[in-house]
Amino acid sequence: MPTSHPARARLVEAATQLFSVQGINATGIDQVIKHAGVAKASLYNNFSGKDDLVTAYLERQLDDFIALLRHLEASSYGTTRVDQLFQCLSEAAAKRSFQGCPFSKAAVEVAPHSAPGRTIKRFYARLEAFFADALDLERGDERLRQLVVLYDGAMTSAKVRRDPRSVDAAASLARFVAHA
Amino acid sequence: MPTSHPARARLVEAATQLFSVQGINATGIDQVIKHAGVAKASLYNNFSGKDDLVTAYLERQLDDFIALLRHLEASSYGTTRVDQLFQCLSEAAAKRSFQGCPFSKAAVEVAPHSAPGRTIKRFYARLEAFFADALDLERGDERLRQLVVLYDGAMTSAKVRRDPRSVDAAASLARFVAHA
DNA sequence: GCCATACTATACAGGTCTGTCTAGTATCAT
DNA sequence: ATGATACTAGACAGACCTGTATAGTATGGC
Repeated sequence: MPTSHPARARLVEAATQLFSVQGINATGIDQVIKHAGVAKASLYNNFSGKDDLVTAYLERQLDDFIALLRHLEASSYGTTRVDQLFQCLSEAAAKRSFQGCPFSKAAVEVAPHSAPGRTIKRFYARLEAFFADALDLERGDERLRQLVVLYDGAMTSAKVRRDPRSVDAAASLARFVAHA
Repeated sequence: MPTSHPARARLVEAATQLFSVQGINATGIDQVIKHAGVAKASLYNNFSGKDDLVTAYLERQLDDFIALLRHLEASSYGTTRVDQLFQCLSEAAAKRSFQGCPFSKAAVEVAPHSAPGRTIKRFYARLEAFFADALDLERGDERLRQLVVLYDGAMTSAKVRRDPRSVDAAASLARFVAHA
């Protein structure tokens, strides 16, 4: 079953732009289809409903994030790998278009056990696996929790306080945790 | 002008419970007045609209938080003061009723330059002043940014991942930052 | 040529949202 | 007892929401 019709791709693209900037609940279906230049029937032919579109939006964000992690995993090791992730986050936060972490933001708006909620959970599992693999840490290690806290804090602070230096502040602490 | 009519207080109380748990946009006016046991006219006699009620909700959260900070400021100094804040956060996160940071959560749902948005900004200014005063740090010091990142990360992680140990992980890093 | 597929455009149903309005009640100071 | 104040109850307007239904178009395989 082909899932890459132009209409579907345009819908996910429009959803990404609108959900990231305005939030999920504040963005209506009509606005999404208008922005995508697509008929309403095309939305409901490709997705079972808004929740399904939200899930697709988060799945795409997750795919992009996993691609970044894989790239880092292929090109570096140990503490450098962690450094490079925070370096990427810092560059992202410095852009005018930076909108914070799509997953922690979505967690405020969607139910925890919904389909979007499960994608959020997968994101955190993958992030933790990245840190664990880089530093050879066991599951449940406090340093793992610290690195995730630093990720969440960096993204939340950078977005809400509109200050990219929050990410650099987190990065230097991450360096400390990684070297400990 | 008296602002503590029973109806007004009950509305803020109901708004607090519902907004914290369900989110702001997902909670309708009708649900708030029903939960408060109050007529709709009483809402619009006490508040100019939903935004005004949201602001009152955040203002109350801010008042409570400032009261906590003042209590800590009166009873401890230096690094101990920072420790005690994270100790309080840890206890809050351990409760079943923990709902994360009302301010960073609200930031996802309200416009940055709205009245609620300004209350969020005041919260962060007060939090940063607490850290600056405790450790005698200048404004713009990276350690200040690190402590705020640790606060944000602790609350976001504890809430989204449903793990209070995130706060303790942040606390031990905060101890490191405070002693540096 | 034929027909399935994917699309567009638009009207509509049924619900929910915020906010206004009317009408009536209870309390309390003067 | 009168009148101001704060409240209750509920109908209503108008906008917006998600989702469905109807009707027509364009394309490409066979």
